[in-house]
Amino acid sequence: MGDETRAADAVVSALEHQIVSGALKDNSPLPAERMLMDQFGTSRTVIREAISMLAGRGMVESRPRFRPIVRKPDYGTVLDATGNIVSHLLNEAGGIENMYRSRMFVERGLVRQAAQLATKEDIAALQQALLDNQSAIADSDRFYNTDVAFHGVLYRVPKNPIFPALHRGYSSWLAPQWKQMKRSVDRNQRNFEAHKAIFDAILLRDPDLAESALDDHLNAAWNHVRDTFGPNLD
Amino acid sequence: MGDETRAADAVVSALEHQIVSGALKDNSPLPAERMLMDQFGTSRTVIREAISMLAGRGMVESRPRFRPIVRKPDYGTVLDATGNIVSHLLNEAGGIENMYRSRMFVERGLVRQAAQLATKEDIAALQQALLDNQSAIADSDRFYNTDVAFHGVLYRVPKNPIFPALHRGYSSWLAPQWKQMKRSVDRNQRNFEAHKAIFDAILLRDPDLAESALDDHLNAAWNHVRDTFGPNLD
DNA sequence: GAGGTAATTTTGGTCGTACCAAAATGCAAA
DNA sequence: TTTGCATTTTGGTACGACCAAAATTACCTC
Repeated sequence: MGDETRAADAVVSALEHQIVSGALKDNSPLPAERMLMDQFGTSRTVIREAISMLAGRGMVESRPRFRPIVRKPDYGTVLDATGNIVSHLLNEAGGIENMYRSRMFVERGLVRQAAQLATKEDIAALQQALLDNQSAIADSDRFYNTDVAFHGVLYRVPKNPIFPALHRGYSSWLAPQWKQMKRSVDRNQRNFEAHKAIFDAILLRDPDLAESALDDHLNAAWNHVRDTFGPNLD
Repeated sequence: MGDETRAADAVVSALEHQIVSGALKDNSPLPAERMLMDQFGTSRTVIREAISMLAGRGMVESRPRFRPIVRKPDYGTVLDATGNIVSHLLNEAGGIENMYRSRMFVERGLVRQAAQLATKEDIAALQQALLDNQSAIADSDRFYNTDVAFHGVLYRVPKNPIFPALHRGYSSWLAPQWKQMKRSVDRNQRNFEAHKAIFDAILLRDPDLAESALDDHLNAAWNHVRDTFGPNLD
C-alpha cells in the first residue's frame, strides 16, 4: 500500500455505501466473510477488521458467532452507537446531572413548541398517552412505560426524526438510574397530575405555563433522583 | 471460546476502561500491537480487531501506518464519532432541513436561557464575540469564524459540556453546505446586525424578544440556504 | 555538543494457512 | 411434514511470513 488508503478502509466505505443505498438490506445479515473476500479481492484479515470498524460505528450489529446484521443508519442508530461512551460519561462526577439538565432543556423547548404548534393529532396522541398513564397508576412498571410514552409524544411534535431518536437516547441513557428508583402509587399519582398540568397548558396554547409545568415536574423528579442517590451525583 | 464473550470484546472493554480511567493518556499513542499481544495474551488478529472496533467507536483515532492515538471520550468525541453516519443522513431528502431545524430549536432555548440566566462573564463573552464579528464584516472568511464563535458563546451559557459539544457537532455537520454559500459584505453586515439584536434582547433579559430575534436571524439564513441549493433540500 | 545522514530496528498492513466450535444446511427415515 | 443425524459452512483465533513506512540508533563532521 503505497498511498494513504488502507484496504480495510476501502472495504468499510464500500460496505457503508451498500448499506446506505439499500443494496444491503436493513436487518439482513452481511454476506459471509469468505464471500466478501472474493467480492473485494482481499484477505480475511482485512474483511474482519472492516467489519469490526463498522460494528463500532453502529452500521452493523455483531454478535459472537453469528453473521453481522445490517443496521441502516438513522438518528436512532447514531445514538445507539454512542451508548457505550455516554455510559462512561454518565459515571463521571456531574455526568448524570448534565445529561438530565440537557433533557430538561430539550423538553422545555418541546412543550413550548407543542403549546404553539401542536396539531389536532398531536393533542389526541397526548390525550391518549395521558389516559394510558392514568390507568397505570396502580401498576408501577406499566406507569413507567406510559410515563416514557407520554414524554415520547412530545418528541414527535416537531415532525423531525432527530427528536424521537433523542427521546430514545435519553430513555436508554437514563434508564439505569430510573430503574433503581423507588416507586409508589402516591408518586405515580403525583407524576400523572404533573403530566396533566403540562397537557392542560398545551391545550391552553400557553408556552410559558407549559414550560413552567414541565419544569415543576422534572425538577421534582430530579430531586427524587438526588434523594435516591445522594450527593455523589454532583 | 465456549461462552459468549469474544476475546476481541474483552480487549475492547479493557482498553476502554484504561482510556476512561486515564491509565492510557488522552492524545498519547496506544501501546504497540506486539506489546498488547503480550499484555492480553492473545494473537495479533484479536488485537487488530479490537483496535478497529475502538476506532469505530471514536475511542482511538487511527491513521494509516501510525500508532492509534487515544481519544478520551467526551461529548465532543461522541459526536465526532457520529459524523460519518450523520453525513449520510444529511444526504437524504429533508436531511439538511431536519438538522438545521433541530439547531434552531436548540438555539431558541439557548437564547431564552441566556436572557434569563446569563452571568456577567457570559455577557462579556457575547459582547467580545460581537465586536470580533463586527470587525470581520469586510473579510468573509473571518466573518464566518466569528459568526460560529458568537453562536458558540451561547452554547456555553448553560455550563454543561453537552452543549459546547453539540455546537461543535452542528458546526462540522453543517459546514459542507455553509462552505458553498455565497457571501458578501452586505450579507455579513445584516448577519452582524441580527447578532446584535439577539445580544440586545439578552441584555434586556427578554427571552421572548431574544427568541424572536434568533428566529428572524436563522430563518433568514435558512432562506439563503434554500436559495443556494434549490428545492432538492425538501 | 549539535546537526545531518545512513543503517538498523520496530511497527503497522496484509496475506495465507491451519484448526476449532458453533450455526446452518442437507438428507434420510418415520 | 417433522425429526434426527451427518455434513458443510461459517465465525473466532492463532501463527508465520513478508513488506513498506516510521522510529530509533549509530556514525561522522563541524
